[in-house]
Amino acid sequence: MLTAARAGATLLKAKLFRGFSDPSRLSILDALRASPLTVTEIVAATGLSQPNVSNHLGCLRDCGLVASEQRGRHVHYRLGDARVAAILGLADELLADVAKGIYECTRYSASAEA
Amino acid sequence: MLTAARAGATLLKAKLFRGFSDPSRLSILDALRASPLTVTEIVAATGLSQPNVSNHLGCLRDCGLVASEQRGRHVHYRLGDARVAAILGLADELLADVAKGIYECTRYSASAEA
DNA sequence: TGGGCATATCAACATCTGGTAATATATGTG
DNA sequence: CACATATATTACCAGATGTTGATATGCCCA
Repeated sequence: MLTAARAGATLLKAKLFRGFSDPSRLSILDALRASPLTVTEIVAATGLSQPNVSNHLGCLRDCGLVASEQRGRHVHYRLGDARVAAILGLADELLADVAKGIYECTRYSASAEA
Repeated sequence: MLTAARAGATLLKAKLFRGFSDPSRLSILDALRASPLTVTEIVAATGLSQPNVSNHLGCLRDCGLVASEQRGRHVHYRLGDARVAAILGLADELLADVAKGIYECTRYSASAEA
């Protein structure tokens, strides 16, 4: 059955997961798992460019996945919800078992280095 | 810090989440949450085309997110790991709180219908 | 063994997404 | 008030992704 409500929920969920499905955003989220960081610190931790980080942070903030707090001229970012960390943790666990399969899954390659 | 190992793990995790980040795959996974289904049943449940479903199933199977079992000329699919369902459940919960933000997040639009 | 359905595969196309670069804004500081 | 630093924004480009359609393979039933 494919009700309109269900379809909408599915689209939203897909959109939510897309927040996690990019290496850059995932790096940011993983960095924030340890402790809140400023943008500059995130840039240093991830090696991404500053505009790139800012762009992704904006997206993550709009989606409620991270929260920001301006302190002086720095902006501190932290995970916006405990369940974000929980999902990341579950993914780590799951990955421990299915990593090999995913690694070898080249059907839709994901810029996986060799 | 961006060690090679960490980078690899991040890539893998991104790849894992990408498995969930597509409405078609998510529809399939959600359909399988209720009970195992054959390809034909999945096609009927999701409204997707058969080749499309088959393609995504192949990807999901390779990644270990679903498991398949051939029974006669039908192939029965089911979720490959309890944590897959757990992640989907957590996402539902999280979505209940941040849905509005995600819905309005058009920064990287995600074919979200109005 | 032949017919028919269930499933998988392949190639091509339209679309979207993420990165970079240049630039703008704002907040303290001297 | 001018300057330097921190963060955000915009536009554009390259690459990857998902869908479609036609087609191939394989398993059951008569």
